Formats: sequence, structure tokens, C-alpha cells
Amino acid sequence: MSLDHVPVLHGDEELYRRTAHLFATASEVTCAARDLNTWAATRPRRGDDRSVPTPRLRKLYRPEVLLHPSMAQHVRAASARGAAVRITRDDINETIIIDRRFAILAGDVVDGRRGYGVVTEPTVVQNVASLFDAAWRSATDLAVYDAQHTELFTLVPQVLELLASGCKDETAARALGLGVRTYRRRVAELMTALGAESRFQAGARARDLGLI
Amino acid sequence: MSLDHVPVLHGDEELYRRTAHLFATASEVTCAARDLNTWAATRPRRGDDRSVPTPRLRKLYRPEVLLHPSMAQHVRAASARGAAVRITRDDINETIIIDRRFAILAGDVVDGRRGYGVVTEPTVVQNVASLFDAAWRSATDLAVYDAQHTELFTLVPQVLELLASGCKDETAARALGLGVRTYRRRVAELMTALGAESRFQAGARARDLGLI
DNA sequence: CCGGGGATGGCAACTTCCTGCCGACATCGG
DNA sequence: CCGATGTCGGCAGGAAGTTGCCATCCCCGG
Repeated sequence: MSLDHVPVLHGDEELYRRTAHLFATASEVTCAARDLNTWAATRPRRGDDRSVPTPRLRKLYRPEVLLHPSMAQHVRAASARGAAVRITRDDINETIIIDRRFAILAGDVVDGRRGYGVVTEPTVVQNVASLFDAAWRSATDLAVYDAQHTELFTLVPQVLELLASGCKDETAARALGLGVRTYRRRVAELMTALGAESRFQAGARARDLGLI
Repeated sequence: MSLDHVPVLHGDEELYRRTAHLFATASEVTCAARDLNTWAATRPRRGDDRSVPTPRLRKLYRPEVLLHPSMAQHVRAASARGAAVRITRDDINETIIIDRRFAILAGDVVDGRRGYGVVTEPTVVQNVASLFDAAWRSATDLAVYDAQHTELFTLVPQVLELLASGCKDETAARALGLGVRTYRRRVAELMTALGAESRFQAGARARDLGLI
């Protein structure tokens, strides 16, 4: 695969500076993200620049963002502003696609700055866009996902607390006034949301996301 | 309990600046720590100031410092320089006691700076010192602890990797060319070292310590 | 060469978790 | 009031993890 002519920007600051003009005139912005440390582009626009119509926004996230209070709030706010938000369990990469003409792909962090590849080659962009579309189609709408997990979200902090405190399911369930079966259901949902296959992994990820 | 007249220093920088003179003339420095983010005092002395004899050093750590490569190296280096190092499973607080006359007690982190209470009141210092002594007596000498965990330390990175990857004990054991029984022994030792009662907790702590 | 100490790994008895199944109960639209 | 739908939680069977026990093997000092 040829990576020629793909300029790489280093760090968020440079990204914003160099790509602001793309967002300014965009009519469709599509993004996938596993956290909200990136993509300031997803912020509401400063000022009331009515010269350009609000672009159509599609945002694809992994479930764990909804476990993080502030991230969840951010996502819901975007949704309330009219962005289409979906949740996927796929292991997505951080990506922005603008008008199906530009793709910004997040890479690794070097020297504390994340690298961003800016792809303009039409064929590649189309390809990326179609991959995104596939993930988008198999993803769940935020409203639906929410409806299926109301109980979980309210209990997440307490469940995590109890898990982190090292107590047994039996004890934890009692502490929450739940049946063991239900408690385990919540834990299972939590693990799914975290994409964890074992409790060890869940603990690590939860800590990683700052949920504990 | 009266906390009058206990000056609190904020941040390491201030701590070093304000307490350097205590260390300079100390003949016995005793410290307890759960990590090495603090206590620059435990660094080898810069320069070769022979005007003061090297103080007697007693250092008490929790087992997890030995799981962290760079921390472990630091601790072993101190030990090699003649400091008495012991490992305890007690939930110790960060403390420095100098000549049984001053105690520096680490507190919470506020605004990114950790607070340090400098206690000079003889009664209190004696009390702290005797508490430390009790913990010290029940602790294990580094050499002994090491001898009992040689296998563990060499396997820690791989075991953590496997646990974090979410695979079952069966698979992980095979990957390491170990019997399941032995693999589980290592995991159990690891959990003990981390002070974790459940794998979830172990995952969280491991991530916390940057071991993953 | 022998005996002691330690690591190993199979076995087995538990404990803890994981989940499908199902009856009980609440909620809601008709 | 009724049926549809959804959550709850007990139960049961199975998977995964925890530990004591012990035969085996390796290394070492005598």
C-alpha cells in the first residue's frame, strides 16, 4: 500500500490549524472515535457563523464513552444538537471523513503528540468512507442503545466501585439491594460495554478510562 | 486531635527546598512509600559531600514497587548502596522520619501538588516512629522477598500481558509453556503483590501502576 | 552418590462466575 | 381489563478460577 503524499500532522494544535478550513465549508462530517481526547471538530461551533449551513454530522462511538460521565454528556449534547450518533462494538479507529473527499486518520502518539494522516486521494477516501459506512450500518442508534441500558448507566459508578473494592458478587449485589442474578447482568453489560472478555481486562480498561 | 502548628508544604519542589537542611544533617532517615513519585530524598546524594556521614537508611515499600521495572531498579539500587529495604503488605502511608525528630507525612494531592505535613512535635513524631517500627518489624527483608519470588518477577510482564489480553488461564499457561497450576500460582502471587482480592481489582491496579 | 530444598504440574475439592430458562411482577397501549 | 413487553431474581448446570496435596524432577552442598 502506497502511503506517498499523505501529509502527517503532529498534535491536536496543528491538526486544528491546518484543517480548520475543511470543516468550515463542510456539508457532511463523519467521524469515528473511541474517546473524546481528539476531534475538537466535534465541538459546537464558536460564534454564530450562519454563512455556511450546519453540516450533516454522523458520529460513531464505542460503548465505553457512554460510561464516562463527561464523555457521555458531550455525546448526548451532540446528539441533541442534531448529530446522528451511533454506538458500535467494532474496534474502530479514530477517523474523520469530510464530504467523502478528505479523510483524517489518527495514528500513534509520538512525543506526546498524536499523528494525523490527512488523506485526499479520492480512491483511498472512498474506500475509507465505505468501510465507515459498513461499520455505521451495523451500529446501534444512540437512542436505541440508551433505551436498552438505562439501568446500567445509573448503576455503573456503584458497580465499578464495588468491583474495584474487591468484594464478591454476593456482597456487592446485597449492597445495591439487587439479586445476584441482576448484579451479574449489570457486570456482564458493563464488560460488554468495555469490550472486556475477562474481569481483569475490565478492571484495566475501567482504570484506563478513568472510571475508577 | 490537634493539628495546630503543622506546616504543610505543597508540591515536591517546595518539599525539597524547605527540608533539604534536615536531610543534609540526618544520621537516620526512615521512609515508607507506596510508589516512587515522591521522596526525592531517597535519591543518592549529589556530589560527594563527605562532611556528613552517610545516614542509616531504612526503606519500607509495598510489594508492587518491585513489579514496576524502573521502580524495582531504583529500590534495588538503594539496597545495593546499603539502605535497609523491607517489603510489607500493610497499607502504609507515605512517611519520612528523620532521626526520630521530624516526620514528614504525605497527604492528598491538591491542584496537582501533593501536600506534605512536617511534624516536629516530639510526642507525635515518637508515635509515628513507633508505628513505623511495628510495620518494619512485620515486614520482609528485600533479599528474602526476592528469593521467594524470582520466578514471578521474570514472568510478570508476560503474565500481565496475557491477563490483559483477556485470555483464559488454560490458554495463557500454554502460551508460556507452563502448567495451568503453575500459571495460576504466578497469578495468585501477582495478585498478592498488587494487594488485589479479585482479578478486576488486579487489573485496575496494574493499569494504575502503569504495568500494562 | 545421597539427602534436602525448591519449583513444577497433575489431581481434586471448592468457590466464584457466567448464563439460559422461567415464573413473577410492573408498565403501557388498546 | 387484557395482552405485549420488559425487568427482576431464583435456580440449575457448566465454565473459570482458587488452593491444598503430593509425586516428580532439578540443583546443590555435603
